[in-house]
Amino acid sequence: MAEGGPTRSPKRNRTRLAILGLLAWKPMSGYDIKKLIEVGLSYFWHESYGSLYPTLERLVAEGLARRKEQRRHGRRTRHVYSITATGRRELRTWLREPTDLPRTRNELQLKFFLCSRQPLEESIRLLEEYREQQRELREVYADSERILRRAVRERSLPDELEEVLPTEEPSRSDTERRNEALIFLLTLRHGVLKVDARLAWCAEALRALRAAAKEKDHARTNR
Amino acid sequence: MAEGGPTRSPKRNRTRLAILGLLAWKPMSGYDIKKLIEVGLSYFWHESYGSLYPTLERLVAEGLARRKEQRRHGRRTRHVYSITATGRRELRTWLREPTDLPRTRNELQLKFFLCSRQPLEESIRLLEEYREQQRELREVYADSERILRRAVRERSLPDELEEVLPTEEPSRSDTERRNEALIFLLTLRHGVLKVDARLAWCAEALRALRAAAKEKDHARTNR
DNA sequence: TCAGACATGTAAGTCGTTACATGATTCA
DNA sequence: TGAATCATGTAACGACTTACATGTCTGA
Repeated sequence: MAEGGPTRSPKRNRTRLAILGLLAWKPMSGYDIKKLIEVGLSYFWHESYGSLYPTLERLVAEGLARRKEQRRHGRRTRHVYSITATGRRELRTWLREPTDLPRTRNELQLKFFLCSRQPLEESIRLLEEYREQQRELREVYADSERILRRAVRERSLPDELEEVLPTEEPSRSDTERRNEALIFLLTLRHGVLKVDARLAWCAEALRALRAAAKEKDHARTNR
Repeated sequence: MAEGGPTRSPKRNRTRLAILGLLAWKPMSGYDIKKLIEVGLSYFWHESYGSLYPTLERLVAEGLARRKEQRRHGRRTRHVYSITATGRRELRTWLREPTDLPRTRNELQLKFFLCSRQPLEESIRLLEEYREQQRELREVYADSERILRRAVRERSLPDELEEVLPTEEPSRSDTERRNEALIFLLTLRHGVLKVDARLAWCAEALRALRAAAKEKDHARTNR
């Protein structure tokens, strides 16, 4: 009846906050952000250009970011975005809000559950596929971990990260660089521990299913 | 130019396959499906009515499921859906297709990463919040695990599950019931191991951050 | 009598992906 | 010369959530 103003949607746009947060790290273009996420944050985050660019524009429209054109001789113009004071306030608010548990949907777990009334071999095949996938991932992570541990020791950042982090403050101290590397290492470690947990689960599940199969056989021969 | 037929979208509708798979377990109404997921599969799956009911209709339209009205004296009519032969074929195909890695977005990890240029206390607060959340979850899982382990030993299903699984085949054998309970237990175990991994990570990260803080203090006093 | 479970649905809107579109520069 | 990288964007569509709408039955 009465116009109660635009019904504010309670939906949180995670892309929006993620980008805002990265801009607080340092001013970047859409392209930079994409690269940074791919190289450094892929263990727990991803973005597509399709949401990246419109969201950057939206941040500007909301007054949370500012856009600067960076023209370079003979190169395509870069649009570099930086966070505003309002943006920082918004970000700080979000960081302090309680984070609700992510409601995951694990397709492989679903398949595993649904296989329970198919022949046992199907479940085992599925587990082996999962294990293989996770083992490969584990190896990739192991490489990154080695590199990052060295970086922490040497108070530097690995080249791959230095490249996507052309920071504007050249005077970072040793401690600062060490802490940056440490943060990257710790976020990676979260991924490593997760993958390890999945591998442990595969082993456990295979053991249990094989035991169940044996018992079934046993029951049949004793019939 | 030429009408190339409807451009088939390569997008996979996970709700669709999930529901189809559950109908292969046994015929159910939308309400039943919701309950089953909440009670038994919440560790890795969720659905909302908003997608559940339309998707059921869609499955019927596609010939993958069939709908039967179940009128009961003085009670609201239930719409019970069952899978068709075509549906089973479609399901089997999907089960055998390779499953691609889920691209997760972990909001808490993101916040943790973004905090790295805030005061250290902020990161520690975040970690403690995460740990608390996961500890609570861990306790809930521990309860379920106790119940399910007993069920496996006793070749039965816990009441909560028996209730949402009013199976139409009353003649399940001991082994079958045992295996059902085992599957529920194993899917839960995946959740348990995941939570444990997160808790281990929290401990590791807290240790590392505190050590870094101490070192920083040290550097300052020696300046 | 009143809360909570049973039971089914729709409307509106947001989120996010994919595919498309474009074009310069660099380096092998 | 041609592939890869740099660089920015849009259009269309599908998936999913939230809030709304409705009504009965059961048991404390």
